[in-house]
Amino acid sequence: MLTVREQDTLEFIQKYVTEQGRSPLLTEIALGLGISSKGVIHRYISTLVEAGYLIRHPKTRGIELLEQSDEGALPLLGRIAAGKPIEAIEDEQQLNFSRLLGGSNRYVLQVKGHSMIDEGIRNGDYVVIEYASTARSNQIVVALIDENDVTLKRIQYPKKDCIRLVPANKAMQAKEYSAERITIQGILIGQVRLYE
Amino acid sequence: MLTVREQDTLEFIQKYVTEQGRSPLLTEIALGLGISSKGVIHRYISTLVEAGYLIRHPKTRGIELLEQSDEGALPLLGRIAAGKPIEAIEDEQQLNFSRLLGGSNRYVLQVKGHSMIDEGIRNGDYVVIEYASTARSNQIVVALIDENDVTLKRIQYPKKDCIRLVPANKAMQAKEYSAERITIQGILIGQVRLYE
DNA sequence: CGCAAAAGTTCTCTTTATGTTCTCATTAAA
DNA sequence: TTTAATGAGAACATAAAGAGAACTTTTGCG
Repeated sequence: MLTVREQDTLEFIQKYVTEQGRSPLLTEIALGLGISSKGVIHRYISTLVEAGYLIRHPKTRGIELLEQSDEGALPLLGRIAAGKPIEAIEDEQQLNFSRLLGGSNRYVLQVKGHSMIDEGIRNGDYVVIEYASTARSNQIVVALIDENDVTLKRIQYPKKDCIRLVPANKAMQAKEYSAERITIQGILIGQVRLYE
Repeated sequence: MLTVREQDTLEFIQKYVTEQGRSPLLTEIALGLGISSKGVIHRYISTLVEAGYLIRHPKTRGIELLEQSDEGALPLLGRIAAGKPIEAIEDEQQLNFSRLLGGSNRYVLQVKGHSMIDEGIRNGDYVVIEYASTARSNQIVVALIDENDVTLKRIQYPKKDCIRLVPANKAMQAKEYSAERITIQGILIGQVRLYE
């Protein structure tokens, strides 16, 4: 539990960092709080470090804030359905799409064509793929056929050593391949469409 | 973590490069920062190289600026189509969905129901909405009907003082309203689906 | 090519600013 | 009275900033 002045110190640092883009000097904090001694500020900061709010590097302006600002998050206001008022979501959630979709083992492809139309994946949409070499049945995968063609399809295993790739378009047919002809290159994690 | 003068140095280089199209001499940087010693600048640059902001080539004007890695960005590897190899995209782009979709005047709704199914917006999808009170014809909007019901529909203006709201579901009918019954609450900016 | 000027690199030295560690004083509350 | 919170300030250690000399590498030119 922080004392009043410790909280003041923390708040001053947070404000300073967001406004200035770097951490304050001890004397700047002291000035901001109306204190004349930087030794006092040093004591408060030591407490804040122990309490896990800060990390201190042995340098000038070496204070590091330990809270992850949720950059790029959007409020999730509720659910919308045809003909009904927006159904508010209890405690207003924040959604951060970079955090939901990102990851070092993921990449993006842009979809061309309409083979996944019944899955709600349209021409021009972006799909987020995670590198993987195996997939469970009914997952949507990036599949390499005969080391040659690449396609985005739903995968199924109808029988041993057989892989069925199912397009999500009623106008197209599912095809079956012997397992060795197919290499899975990734699994569909998400889909994003930009309007306008 | 950079010191004040290291940051000054980096900013000077960035500005110089964008304005002049080539990197500055050490003495030019020194002059720009009001320093008389190029050795000092060399020391700052060495720090910036170690910190990953620059690369230095052993040449005159041999400073190269590095793009700062975009937290949450994903590489856009190419386009994928049924039955064709992945079509690589020229200079590997980075997509940052938070940046593309985010904004202080935006919020997220989760879609319930199937009224936008033909638009590729499915039950459970998230839609990103930007606050707006007017919309152009054929944009998809969040519309408040009679100060009561809220819905996500494509908007059209078939004649004066008349608004038509078109669901993207063949099983549903478009409806027309007198303009004063409809309040636009936002415009569809993007749509996101998470798999699994 | 070969040379000289210009530019980059590597040092050491100095000064000042900043952070760290103390002790001591004051106040309010238990 | 004892304790915790707060603050002042001295003394010292270290980081940051800068000057400038000496040296090596690039660069441009005849």
